[in-house]
Amino acid sequence: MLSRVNTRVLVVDDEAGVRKALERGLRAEGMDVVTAADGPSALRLARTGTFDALLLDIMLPGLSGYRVLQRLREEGVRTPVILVSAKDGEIDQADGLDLGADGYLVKPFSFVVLRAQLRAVLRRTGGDRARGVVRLGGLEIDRSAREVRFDGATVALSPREYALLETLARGAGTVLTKDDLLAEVWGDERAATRNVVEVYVGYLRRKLDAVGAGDMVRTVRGHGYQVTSG
Amino acid sequence: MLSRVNTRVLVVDDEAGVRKALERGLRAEGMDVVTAADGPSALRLARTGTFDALLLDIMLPGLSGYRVLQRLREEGVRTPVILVSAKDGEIDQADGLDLGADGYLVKPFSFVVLRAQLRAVLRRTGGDRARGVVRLGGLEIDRSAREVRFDGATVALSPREYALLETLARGAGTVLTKDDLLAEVWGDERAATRNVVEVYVGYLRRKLDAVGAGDMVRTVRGHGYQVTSG
DNA sequence: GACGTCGCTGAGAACACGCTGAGGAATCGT
DNA sequence: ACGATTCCTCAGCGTGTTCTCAGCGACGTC
Repeated sequence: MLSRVNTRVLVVDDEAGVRKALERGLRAEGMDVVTAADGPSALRLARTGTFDALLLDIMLPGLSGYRVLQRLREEGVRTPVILVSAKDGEIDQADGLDLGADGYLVKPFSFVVLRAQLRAVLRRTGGDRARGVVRLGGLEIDRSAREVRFDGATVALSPREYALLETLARGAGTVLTKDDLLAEVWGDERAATRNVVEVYVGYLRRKLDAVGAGDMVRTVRGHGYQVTSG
Repeated sequence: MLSRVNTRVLVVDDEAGVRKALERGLRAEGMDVVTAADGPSALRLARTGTFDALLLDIMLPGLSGYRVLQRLREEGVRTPVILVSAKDGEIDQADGLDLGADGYLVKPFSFVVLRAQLRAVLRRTGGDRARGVVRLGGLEIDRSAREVRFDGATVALSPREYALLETLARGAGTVLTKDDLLAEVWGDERAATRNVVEVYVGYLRRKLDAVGAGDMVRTVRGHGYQVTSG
């Protein structure tokens, strides 16, 4: 159990201080944290569907937290969202929850409450690990239909191949070692050799190649594999 | 959506005035409301599992809201619960959410916020167990008449076959594993093997085939089954 | 340029998965 | 009581999938 794939949280706030504080706190809880400072970049990051939860401030430059949430839901992204508002406006609360938010916090909030809300939200979406759509470049992984498409063309994958691709895509951008992948995809049992990962990456590449996405899975020699949006 | 069964909400509060107000308000929303004034009776009512949501005050005579919630979860009752507290104690919120609450309100709260939380909670749990007709492509499932048609032709199904098809259709677009289906259609108590699902999918397909809908139930090897409109 | 390490791939054996026909037990309707 | 219906188990078959192995090429280092 070296570097497990942790819970991934996206923190969106325009104040750098708040971002830093939340990032540090959540990391201490053992979560992977990614931050964004404005609406558009929050939307861009969130729509990849690779997060387990979003912490979304309402007051944002570019695109309000409301709009970000609204857009995400429209696009079928069902990642749990906790809205954060600066002042206790009741109407705001109502609107936010109706838009599909899963929780609500009013500044200033204590870290204890934040952690509790996060846990509640994660418990609900449970081992399910969010049933939305993962998008990466032209690649689409529909987790509820268990279907993979690239530029519209569906790619038929075996269960193992699918699990591997999903795991790689969920860690989008980061390099996953073969041991990481063995633990995540093959389970904690030491039943399989490392070579099986290479074999299955090969299978994946061949099938992705057939639809023009051959170079999505990149080898990082000596370290592992990585999927990129290019 | 013909003969809809209303959403049933259990309201628990020791103050008669609060109970009355909430009852009137929620009824106006078209919900069925049952009230309880103390912990033990709340527990007795809630454990029947016939409610779509619980509105649970924390300060209660006999048994605190916490304990009621705790007991329910221990007993496997997963009805969504919104906790109501008299004062804004942070620790309370944290504890409550960790105990398995689905929402949290602080008195005094506006009805708008309450309604929003309720809706959010109901949306999540799919409290939308609408009766009526499910349509999928040429397929029609009349749930009140327990009748299935395809392009006008009725399909005679046994109870099990019907339950299976209905469950599959309700999850339209998503892949349901055999274990999902066993739990939903056969019930948790059953010690049925997974093969029975395969057998019944076979029965279904044969009957649907006879009216030209043979390819509606798709096998996703290694994952489960899925009904598609195509 | 030689060597060891690392990653890729084709072949093939073992296995798991899903489908089906047969049949037994229980229940229902007449 | 009788057949019809329903529910479920079982065993067998075909096929897809998983995984190991061995060989080979690519890469980096000295």
